[in-house]
Amino acid sequence: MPDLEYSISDLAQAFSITPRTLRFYEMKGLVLPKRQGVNRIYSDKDKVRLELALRGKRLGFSLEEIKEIIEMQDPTQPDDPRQLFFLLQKLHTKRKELINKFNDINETLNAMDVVEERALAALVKRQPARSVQISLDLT
Amino acid sequence: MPDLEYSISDLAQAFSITPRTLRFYEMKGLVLPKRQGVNRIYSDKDKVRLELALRGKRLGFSLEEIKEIIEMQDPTQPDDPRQLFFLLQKLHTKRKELINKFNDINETLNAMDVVEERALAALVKRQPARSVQISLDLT
DNA sequence: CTTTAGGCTTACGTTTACGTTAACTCTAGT
DNA sequence: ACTAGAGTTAACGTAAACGTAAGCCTAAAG
Repeated sequence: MPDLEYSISDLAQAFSITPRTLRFYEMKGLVLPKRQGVNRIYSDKDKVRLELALRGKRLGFSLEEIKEIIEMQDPTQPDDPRQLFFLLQKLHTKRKELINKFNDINETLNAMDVVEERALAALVKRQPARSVQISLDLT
Repeated sequence: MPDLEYSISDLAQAFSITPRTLRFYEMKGLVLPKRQGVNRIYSDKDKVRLELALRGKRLGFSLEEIKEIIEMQDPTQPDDPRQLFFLLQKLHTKRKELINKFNDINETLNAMDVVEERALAALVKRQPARSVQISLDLT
């Protein structure tokens, strides 16, 4: 599957973002396309980095934090023990951040369950239970 | 536990934010303190709304999205079936968003596991295994 | 051969989420 | 009477993450 190359608008369309965003992410070092003359050529590696970036965005990380996360994944890990220790430390702190977010999600979901139950109960008091079941669009 | 009241700096200190942030959140309708003369008085209800807001922030929601989430939790739910259906719909879409974030977290954690294994393997090749165990600060 | 489509750089504009004075007020303490 | 501390409004400033032209280049299509 590797060895594929993409234009800027290829990737933009594929991920529903704008070319401007890709150029901006390049400025920030999140993607590193090569050039064909003046035009940007994106590799599969860039595509992966972009996916990681967008995933990080959905989780509310800043582009700078995202860069850290991406570069951890990057197989350009030197064998220097110092660097490896540093990497392990960063992995650990990021993991904690992610677990915190995970807990936040759980608490929010639980709270929403309570709200939903109350809403359903209030509905059933006014409506025949059958119509409640039917008209909910749970995509 | 209810019936407690707080000054703006009380809450600010308690949650490690600035008074300015609380005033800003009030402008956005995230908290609704009453006034004692000109001074803001925060209730336990405001405190809860603030906790929800900060939780939402950690998950990367915008203040506007956070307001929606907060107002879902707010027990000012009218018994109007129309409103209740609307509430259930919003609960459903928010739940999906949260589950997406959840999946993003899982994928990131899995990827980080792989990175960690590789790093540890690279370390063990250079260092005696014992020192690896000891010097990692896993708080 | 001149449109048109896509890409480029440069640069100013915009939104969100606050930070940072500035200029007052009000109350409690010495 | 004075001052220190906490709070207020109003307003300008700022960092992040892009949006939005403007002006130029170039290859392919009519």
